[in-house]
Amino acid sequence: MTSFTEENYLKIIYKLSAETDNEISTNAVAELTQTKAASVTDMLRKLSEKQLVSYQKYQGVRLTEKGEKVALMVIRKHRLWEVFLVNKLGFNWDEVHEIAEELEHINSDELVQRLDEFLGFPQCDPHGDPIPNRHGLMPELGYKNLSEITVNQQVVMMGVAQHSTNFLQYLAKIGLNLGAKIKIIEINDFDKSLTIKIGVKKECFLSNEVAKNVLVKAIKMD
Amino acid sequence: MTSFTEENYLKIIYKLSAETDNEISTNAVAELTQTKAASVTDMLRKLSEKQLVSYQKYQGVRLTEKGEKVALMVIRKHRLWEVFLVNKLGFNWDEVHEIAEELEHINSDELVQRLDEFLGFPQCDPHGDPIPNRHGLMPELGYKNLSEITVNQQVVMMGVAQHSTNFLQYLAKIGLNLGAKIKIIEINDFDKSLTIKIGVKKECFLSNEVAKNVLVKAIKMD
DNA sequence: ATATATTTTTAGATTAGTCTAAAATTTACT
DNA sequence: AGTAAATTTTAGACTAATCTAAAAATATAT
Repeated sequence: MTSFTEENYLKIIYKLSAETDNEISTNAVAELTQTKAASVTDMLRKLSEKQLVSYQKYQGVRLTEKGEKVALMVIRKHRLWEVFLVNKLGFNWDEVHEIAEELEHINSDELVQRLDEFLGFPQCDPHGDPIPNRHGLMPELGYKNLSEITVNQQVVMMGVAQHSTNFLQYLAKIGLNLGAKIKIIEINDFDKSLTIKIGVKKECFLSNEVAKNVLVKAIKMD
Repeated sequence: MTSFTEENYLKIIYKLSAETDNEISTNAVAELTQTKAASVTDMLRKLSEKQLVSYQKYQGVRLTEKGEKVALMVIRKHRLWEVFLVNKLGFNWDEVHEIAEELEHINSDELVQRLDEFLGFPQCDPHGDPIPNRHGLMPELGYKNLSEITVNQQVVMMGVAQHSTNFLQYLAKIGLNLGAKIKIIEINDFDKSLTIKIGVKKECFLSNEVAKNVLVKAIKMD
């Protein structure tokens, strides 16, 4: 059995691992868990004894297959609950993260399966993040960052790569909502900032920083 | 803020208080929390410092108004989640208690309100227990024990006063389901056991012990 | 009413998760 | 390669919740 706290460490190590092939540093984990490096060291030793991570002092940490499975199940629960909160209870997508952080630790395979079914087996959560299936398989959605799209291409907004309330509210303010049709009007060579058209109405300016965090899907031209 | 553990103690003290006007004993609490009396003593001192209970050593414990409010909110959440699990996810009523024990500690007033609304503001949970409203008011449903009903009266099964899986499965086996129409055919003077008719089909025999734990509502004769 | 039994509390220890401060190790820079 | 800087680990302590064993208080019974 894994505790609430252990699950949080595993989830965070998983997320850090997605960005690199190297071992994850103690400090990186400490930053995301909001604890001190000393506490992380203790926990890594414990997770290592439980075979959930492979860890050698001073050399960083990596999830074992077993640890990755646990992390994926926590992420699965988190994202399914987010879908529930938004689609069924009518929460806004920038309000659900905290609550899902609690719900993700509820222990019942049966519950997760039935919830998944109740929600219609969604492929992604309200932020566009893919939801691992019951076997821990993460669906490949093939979304791109808006910053990778070329001029004149038409795309649909599918999600975000950053979940801060700040960022989500900024998107809401400029009218960049999930499902919005976006056309790239111009790319500024100097700073890679964009002028885009949202739907039929607005033209609007986006920094590259923002564009990198917007996930889009190309519209099939037929 | 109250911890998971504190909330469980408050809930249990609340339940014990429903059966008596006297102070609740340390041992009674220990039995239901599945801990030792020594642990209960420690916790009671702590809850007392937080003004959630009034407690004097050797004299038992009682909830304060503040403590009762917390207990009622936990019970509210527990019962709402049970309704969700049964009505929305299709769980059987004897499968939901354990899961609701976890869900009841999720902290978000907004979540509870929206869940309540999503479920259509139910008055009672799948076992017929009343659900406190957002102000902590427990609706008076006026259900009676089947053991209090007189011969020839018609009643409808509304819930149970005992939640053990054993008991619930026994009811299922004899066909005594929520909403079943019951008519008392005969009451045995000696041991207060009953012969009843369930719906149109079955006649069946019930011990007084079982009858005391079946909640019913009289059918209005018009 | 006094001894006995029961209940409750205290004292001291344990576990999980955290902390600070100091020591050890690794990395980075001339 | 040698030293300074940064990172990581160790050592020792704290809190919440629990335990066991012993002491204290209350209840019971002749």
